[in-house]
Amino acid sequence: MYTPVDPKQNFPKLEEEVLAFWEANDTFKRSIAIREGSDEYVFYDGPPFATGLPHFGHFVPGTIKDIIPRYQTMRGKKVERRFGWDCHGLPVEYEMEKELGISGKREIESFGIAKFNESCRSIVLRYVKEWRKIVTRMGRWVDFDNDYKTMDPDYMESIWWVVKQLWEKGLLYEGFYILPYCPRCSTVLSNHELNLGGYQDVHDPAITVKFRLLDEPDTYILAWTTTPWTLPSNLALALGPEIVYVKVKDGPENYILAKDRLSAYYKSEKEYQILWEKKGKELVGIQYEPLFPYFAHLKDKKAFRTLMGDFVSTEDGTGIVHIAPGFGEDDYRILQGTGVPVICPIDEECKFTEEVKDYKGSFVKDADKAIIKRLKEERKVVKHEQYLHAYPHCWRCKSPLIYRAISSWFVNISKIKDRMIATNQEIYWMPEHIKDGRFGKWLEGAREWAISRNRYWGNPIPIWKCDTCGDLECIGSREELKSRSGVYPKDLHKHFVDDITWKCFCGGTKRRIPEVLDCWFESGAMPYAQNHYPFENKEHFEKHFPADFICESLDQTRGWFYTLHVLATALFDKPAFLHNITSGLVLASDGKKMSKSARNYTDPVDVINTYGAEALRLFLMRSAVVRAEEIRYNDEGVKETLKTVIIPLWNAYSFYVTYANIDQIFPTSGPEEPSNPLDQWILSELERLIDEVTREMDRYDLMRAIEPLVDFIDLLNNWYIRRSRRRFWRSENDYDKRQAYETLYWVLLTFSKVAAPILPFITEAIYRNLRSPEMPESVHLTDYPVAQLEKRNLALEQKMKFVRRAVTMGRALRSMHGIKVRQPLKALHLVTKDPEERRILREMEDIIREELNVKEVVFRENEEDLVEYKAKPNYRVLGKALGKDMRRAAEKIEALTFKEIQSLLEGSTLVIDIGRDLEITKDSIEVRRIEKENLKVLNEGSLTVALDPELTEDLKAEGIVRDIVRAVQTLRKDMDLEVTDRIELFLHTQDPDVQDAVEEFQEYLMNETLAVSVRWNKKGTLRTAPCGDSTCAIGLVKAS
RNA sequence: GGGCCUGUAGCUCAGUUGGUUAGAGCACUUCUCUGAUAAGGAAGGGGUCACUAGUUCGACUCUAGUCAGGCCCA
Repeated sequence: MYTPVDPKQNFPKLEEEVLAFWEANDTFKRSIAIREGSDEYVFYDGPPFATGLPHFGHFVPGTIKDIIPRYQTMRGKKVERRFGWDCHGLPVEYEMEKELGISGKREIESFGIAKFNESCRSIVLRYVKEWRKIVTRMGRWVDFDNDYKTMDPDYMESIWWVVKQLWEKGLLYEGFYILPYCPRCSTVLSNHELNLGGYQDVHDPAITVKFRLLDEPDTYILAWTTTPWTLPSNLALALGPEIVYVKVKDGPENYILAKDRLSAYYKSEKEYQILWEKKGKELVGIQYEPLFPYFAHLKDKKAFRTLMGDFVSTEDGTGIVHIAPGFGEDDYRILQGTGVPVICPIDEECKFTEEVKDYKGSFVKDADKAIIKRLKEERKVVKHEQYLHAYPHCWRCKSPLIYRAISSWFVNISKIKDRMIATNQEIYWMPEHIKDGRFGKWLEGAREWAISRNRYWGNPIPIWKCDTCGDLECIGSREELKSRSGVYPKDLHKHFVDDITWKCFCGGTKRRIPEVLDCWFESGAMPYAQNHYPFENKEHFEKHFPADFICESLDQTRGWFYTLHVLATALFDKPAFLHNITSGLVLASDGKKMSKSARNYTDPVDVINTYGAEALRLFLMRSAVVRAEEIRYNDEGVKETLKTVIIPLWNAYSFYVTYANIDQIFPTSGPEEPSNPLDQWILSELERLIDEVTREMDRYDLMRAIEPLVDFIDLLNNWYIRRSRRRFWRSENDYDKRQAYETLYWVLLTFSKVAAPILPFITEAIYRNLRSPEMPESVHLTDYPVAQLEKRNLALEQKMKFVRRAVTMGRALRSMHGIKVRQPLKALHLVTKDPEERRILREMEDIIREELNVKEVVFRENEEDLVEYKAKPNYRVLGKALGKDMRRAAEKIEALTFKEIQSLLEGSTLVIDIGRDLEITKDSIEVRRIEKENLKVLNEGSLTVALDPELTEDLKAEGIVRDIVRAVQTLRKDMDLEVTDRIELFLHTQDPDVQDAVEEFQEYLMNETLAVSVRWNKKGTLRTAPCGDSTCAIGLVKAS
């Protein structure tokens, strides 16, 4: 006996029950344990920050990360799944600053780095419990007990090892990075912070200054700047290679500037005389006199020359850009490799240093005035104006930011770029375009990776520098640190290791450089660090690298996917992962980003409690969001998924259990040799389903793997069960009935396995009820079904499709005639010229007859009196061969007469004139059949269907009784009778036709409604039912 | 400004080497079926396949450009 099924199942409740079962039986751990010794399928989980709660954006990759491992497990692989946490980084520091009410570098330092870091440590895992709860509630199986954290000392030590590997391979170097910097907070701002603060319009001085050419003392290059304070640091001038420049004579002096900019400096053409015109690229390497004396000695290092820069434009200024490499990204890059050094003569608070001695100690922006005054006195300024522009400000203190060179550590990407591009070719990407598109293009254009951060809560870069000779040493482990310093730190955070020093061979002291690592570096090193490689688990690591599969959303192409790839390529010359699914963004239903403040989406917990996690999962997985496209989330979609997929599946299952319990038939396998075509057909469809789902899952195409499941549920419900329904409760043929049960049992059991990775809850519930005791206790512990293609009957699948088409047309005809299906009709005429089609239809005659409620199906061959023919060329066949003649052939073919088409259909060949003779046959054309007017027939393709609408007295009477049956059944249901309950039936009507009809079909009526008696009386629960053209009062009493 | 993705019915989206009636679901109207169903079925309305140009006998599909949206980068 099966546990009875509630047809009004509450799915969130069902899910809770399944979760409780998994929990109680440790099903997840067992699913891994039972595969011990099998091939492993390696999965890496990308670590989220736990500073916020999971939301819809996490559910998409989260669900994919559940489905694929479940699937691989059922395919026989051992799939370990460890959750991980990203613990370091700015988000945590901000959170802490907010909480402590402090802000910025100086305040953190006066608060105390040790105290600050320990506070960060204490809040990082604040939401871990909630994460675990929600992730688990979503049905995801992942190991939280054995999770990795990037702040664990072991994890951090492996990172040191990774850094040391890069160091030894010569892939680490110290350089400069031009970054926005807040002079008041004395701190670098990240990109994110830059966006926080925003741009504000400010007035700045804009001056145009004269640079005197070395070889032509009367000629000056004009350059324009809004940061006069950077002029003392000028080391070059940049021109645009394609920009046209002119040398103009203006009084005793000559000036060089962009031709397009002349009008900004002269009101009239009479004020100057053009001496020559040249493109920028002809003006490379011109030497000029330094504006200020401070760095004049750099002339020996090729400073003070003109260069080409593609960033130069003629929108502002003179079309010539003053270059100070310490104060601008473009400036810095253009001088890289030229030998000109980077100078940045300002201190932590952006005050000039000793190097610019005249302005030493004054804040750079405050020095603008003095600098302009001096240049004016030296007659080096041609124009001085005010300039209004958008300028970035600090989000903390609102001060205008200064772009300046910051000493940073870099991974030398250009050295390994070619290998990164090569190893990317070994990765399978879903969707495919990411490989050579977004990710591939990003690799090609990859820039040097700055891995140092001037922060506190992070993994300290394990490099020690001598304060005397500058010698550098990279430390790769705690042991190594101990061997140098004698100290074995129990923790590797900044406040534990910064005080560790030792004596350099030169007599100086080795001290750690102050920076910590970019937290992306830490997550990218996760394959090694999660296992404390190479200090432990060497063998384990070697078997678990690279990963078979990872999945995250699109933004990670530049994030985790990238850093994993860089480090794996740098360390092992391999990709870090072999298959990747990239998911898209989840937007709110208004097409905008989901935002808490805009309240434009429902709390996920409410969605789960209303419709269930399964409906939510399925809704997401059926959409293109699993192919990196964005999705608009709305509750309606989840609701619809529940209504159209999950509930119908449940109903099929509930139907089976209800009747199997009544009949006490409990199969343990499918039918040996099914004889009913419906059984053969659905079993064939089942093999097809397994085949298709397996194929698409193996291609990592979830959307395409899910569609066959949805289609199958529809076929099962709306054809197999619908057409087999009576077989389950009609007792005449026990053999056929047994086979029906066996078939439906097998289909449901197998389906639960096929769909288990995708619908883990409902399939578990179905499987657990249907399984026999020797089967594993959970569907997730079973082996995935393997398609047995030899069991497929392709011809039968085709036939059934054809039959369903005939039925569809029959139904349409009924509504054309205005005759409802309950009214039996004499005959349906099926007309086709194709003898094979006629044979198929004849085989399935019973199904058609029952479905359309007709007494007879008549097969005919002659369609000519029902339809007209019209010919269209078969472009696919003729097009390639005919080319330009196609148009003329099309005209001729469309003009073919009825007779000509008919003879083609009968197999003859016809010659048409298209300027030459062209032989055409049946295959060269497509015949359209058009129903003749005034005839109630329908045609589709080769099949034409007509209905005999004549109603005899007998048919009418049967129709009346079926109306009564229908009304009784509805009433039974409304009275909540069991399907097996017997009734006493009472009828009352004045209409003699109804009375006669009931008399004639009384046995049928009693059989159908399980009535033990029919009496003419008014009694019991009453209802008036329309039947035929009149009505009948119906009364019911449950029989004792 | 650059790279990638997207643009098809009121809404959400399919559309597999280019082939002539562009599909589905939801929603809407009318009718209908049901002894599992919260369902199912039939008919109907609703489309310049973002736009422009090109390649081709033929373009939703290929190419180029434009416009709009998104993500990432600058």
